[in-house]
Amino acid sequence: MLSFCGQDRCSVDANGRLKLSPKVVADFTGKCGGQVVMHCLPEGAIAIYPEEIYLEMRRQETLPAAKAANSMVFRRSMRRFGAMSSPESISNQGRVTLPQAFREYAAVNPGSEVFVVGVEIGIEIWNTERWAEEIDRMNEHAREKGEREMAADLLPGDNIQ
Amino acid sequence: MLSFCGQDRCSVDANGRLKLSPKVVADFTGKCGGQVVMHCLPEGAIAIYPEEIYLEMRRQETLPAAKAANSMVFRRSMRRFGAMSSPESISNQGRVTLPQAFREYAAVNPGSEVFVVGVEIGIEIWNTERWAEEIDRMNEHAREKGEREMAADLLPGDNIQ
DNA sequence: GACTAAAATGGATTATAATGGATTAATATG
DNA sequence: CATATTAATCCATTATAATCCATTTTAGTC
Repeated sequence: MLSFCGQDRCSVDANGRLKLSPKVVADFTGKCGGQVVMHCLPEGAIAIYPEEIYLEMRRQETLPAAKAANSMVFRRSMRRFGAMSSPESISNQGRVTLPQAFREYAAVNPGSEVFVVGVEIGIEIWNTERWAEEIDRMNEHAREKGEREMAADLLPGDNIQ
Repeated sequence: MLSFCGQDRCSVDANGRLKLSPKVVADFTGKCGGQVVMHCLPEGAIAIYPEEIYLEMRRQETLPAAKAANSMVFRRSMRRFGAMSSPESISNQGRVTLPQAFREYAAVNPGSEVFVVGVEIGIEIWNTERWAEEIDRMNEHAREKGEREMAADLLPGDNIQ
């Protein structure tokens, strides 16, 4: 069964909460019992991952205290992940509260329409305009990459087909 | 599960005290029973760590007396950590008093709004403007890094995906 | 060493925001 | 077209943060 796929358009309520579709809620409850981690991405969207997925992302850090004492780069990395992540849970009505600082960061205002996008390991919440731009960016990149691949295929050498 | 995450905006009272959110208080009481160490960072913010985390940061310094006798660099390091750190405790209403010298250093004035930021091993108290700048700095770095990664992905060679 | 003033501490109150449930509206399905 | 399902709104309740006030402690002065 495919998890965390597709796109939903839905609205953020007056209190900054989002009602997730039954499909998405089922994906989360199946994976982590509704315990999720919200995380602000540099792309300008809010990712929501099952807790175990997020822990896997952060498992690498050993002896964090000793490193933090001596390295500003390391402190900044801890600060980014700490400040930009927050554990949340999905309510029994399928709602999640988006922390205010995250909403501002992602331009997701109470009362506005957003896109809920599946990313296979979780979902992302996008401001509508930003999502349209992101689609363009993804497509432009894929097209450019394809063009280059075609050009390279014209050159002599060991070809794939 | 996840400790010391997210961002809170809150205000410093007339006496230079800060009320921490119940979540943060729970993180501290779980780790160290409310015994914390405040520490001024070169970044211009006040860090608050559980006592054991701070001890872990400083445990690496072996034979300090012998080193201090011969090294100005070492004396200065000891002096910095000594002068810029102070043990405090969280009251049963979840309040902490910020030492006056630390408040001045971090531009955290009585009556002002600050950001309480989770950094995974503890929290940091930021002056509002400085925090906005720090976010910009972190994002600018992440964005630049992402751009370079995207550019590299266009080049021929063994790609990740 | 005692008294006074200032500051710091702890607790209680009030105002604001967040939460959960229920109702209504909209959409999709048969 | 009727029904079922889902989304959105509204409202009551709870929880939280900020302010205020009383008490205690500390420092300074006589």
